[in-house]
Amino acid sequence: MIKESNFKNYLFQQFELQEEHWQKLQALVKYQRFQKGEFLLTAGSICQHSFFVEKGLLRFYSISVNGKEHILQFAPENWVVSDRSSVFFGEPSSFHIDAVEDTTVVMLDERFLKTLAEVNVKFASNNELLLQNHIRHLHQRLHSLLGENAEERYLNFLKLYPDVMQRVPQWMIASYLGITPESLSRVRKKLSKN
Amino acid sequence: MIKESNFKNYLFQQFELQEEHWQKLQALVKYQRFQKGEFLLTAGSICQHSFFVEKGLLRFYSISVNGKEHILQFAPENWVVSDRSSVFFGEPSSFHIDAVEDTTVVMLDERFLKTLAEVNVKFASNNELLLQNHIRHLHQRLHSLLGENAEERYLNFLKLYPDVMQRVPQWMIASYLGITPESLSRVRKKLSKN
DNA sequence: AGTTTTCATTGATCTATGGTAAGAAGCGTT
DNA sequence: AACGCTTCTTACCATAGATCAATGAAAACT
Repeated sequence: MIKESNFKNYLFQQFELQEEHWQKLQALVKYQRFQKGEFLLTAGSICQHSFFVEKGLLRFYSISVNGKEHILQFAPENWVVSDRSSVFFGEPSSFHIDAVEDTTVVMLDERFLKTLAEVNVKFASNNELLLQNHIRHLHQRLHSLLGENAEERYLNFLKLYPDVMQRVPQWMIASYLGITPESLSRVRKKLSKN
Repeated sequence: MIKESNFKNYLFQQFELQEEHWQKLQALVKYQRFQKGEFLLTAGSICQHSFFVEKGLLRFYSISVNGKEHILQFAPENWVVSDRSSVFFGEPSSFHIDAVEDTTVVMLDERFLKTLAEVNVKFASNNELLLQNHIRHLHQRLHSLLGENAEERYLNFLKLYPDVMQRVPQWMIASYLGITPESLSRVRKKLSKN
C-alpha cells in the first residue's frame, strides 16, 4: 500500500490534473514491484508499457554483439522509462530494462494514456512534451559522446543524476559513460586529488 | 519553379494526403533556396521551422568549447531536419544547420503543421510518428557510439546514408563518426585491402 | 561466522585513435 | 597555365583509454 504517491504528484504538477479526474484514472493505475535484477523488458519482446518509477532505480540498456552492456539511461524516482518506439510501432525492442534496486513502478499502458488524454485536454500536447524532452536529452548525450573525454562525461553525469553515483556499482556508470570500470576508477582518482 | 515536388510525394505517401487537401495546403508551402555554406539555423537563435529537403544536402551539428564541430545528422533529399525542441519550448537552439550543397528546402512552420493536422486527421498521430522515428534513430546512434569501434561505425554510416559518402568531404563524415579525418582515411585504407 | 561472489583499485602493458607535419591531388579563380 | 585553397593520404610519434592480472574490500549467501 502506497501512502504518498509520487506519480499522483507528478500528474498534478506536470499536467495540472484535477482531483476529480484523478478519481477516474486511479482505477487504471497499476502499481507493480520488481526485485533487484528482475526484467521489465527484454530485447526481442514487444514493449507494452511505460514505467514511471515510484521508488527505486531502473536501467535501460542494449547489449552489443560481443556481449557488452551499454546503458543508455538510468531512471530513478520520478523518471519515466520505456522503449516507446517499440510500443508505438509494435516492433520487438532491441533494449533491456531491469531493476538496479528493488523498485516500485506505475505501469502505464495505452488504455491509461488514452483515458488521460480524454480527461485532460492538456495531455495531448504534453505527450509531445515528453517526447521532445527525450529527444533533447538524447541530443545532449550525443554531443557529449562525440565531443567530450571520459572525465568531462563523468562530470556531466554527476550533474544529471546527482544521487545515482551512490546507488549503483561503478561498472554501471562506466557502461553509461562508454568506458571501462578501470578507466572510471582512474578518472575518479585523478579528480579526487583536486 | 519546381516541376516534380518530392515534398508532395512525401505527403501523399507518408500521410495518405488527398489531392483536394493538397490544394488548401499548397498556399502555405514555402520553397526556399540556400547556397552552399548558408545557415538555416545558428546556435543561440530560436528555431522557427522544420526543413524538408527537396533537393540538396544539409547538416545538423553542434560546436564544442574547443571549437570542434560534431555532426549529429545529415539530411539529404526527402529528410526532415530541425531542432524541434527549440521550436517546441521556444528556447534558443544549441545547434547549427547549414547547407553542404546548394539546397532547396520546404519551410514548414507551425501554421503549416496546424493546417495539415486539421485537414488530415491522420497527421496528428503521424506527427508522433516523426518524433518516434527520430528517437529510434538517436537510440541506434547512441548504441553505435557506445558499443562500436570506428570501422564498425563507418560501415553503419554507409548503410544509413548510401550516397552521402560521395557528396561530402571526408572530414565531415569523420565528424559524424566522432573521429579525426586522418583516422577515417586509415579505416578506409584498411577496408579497401579486402 | 565463514565462504563465495562481486566490486574497486592499482600496476604493467597494449592498442586504437589523436596530433603534427609534409606531400600529392583536385578544384576554382584569375 | 599558374596560383591558391581545400582535401586526402601517409609517416612518425603521443596519448587516452583498453586489457590483463593481482590484490583487498565489501556484499551476498550458506
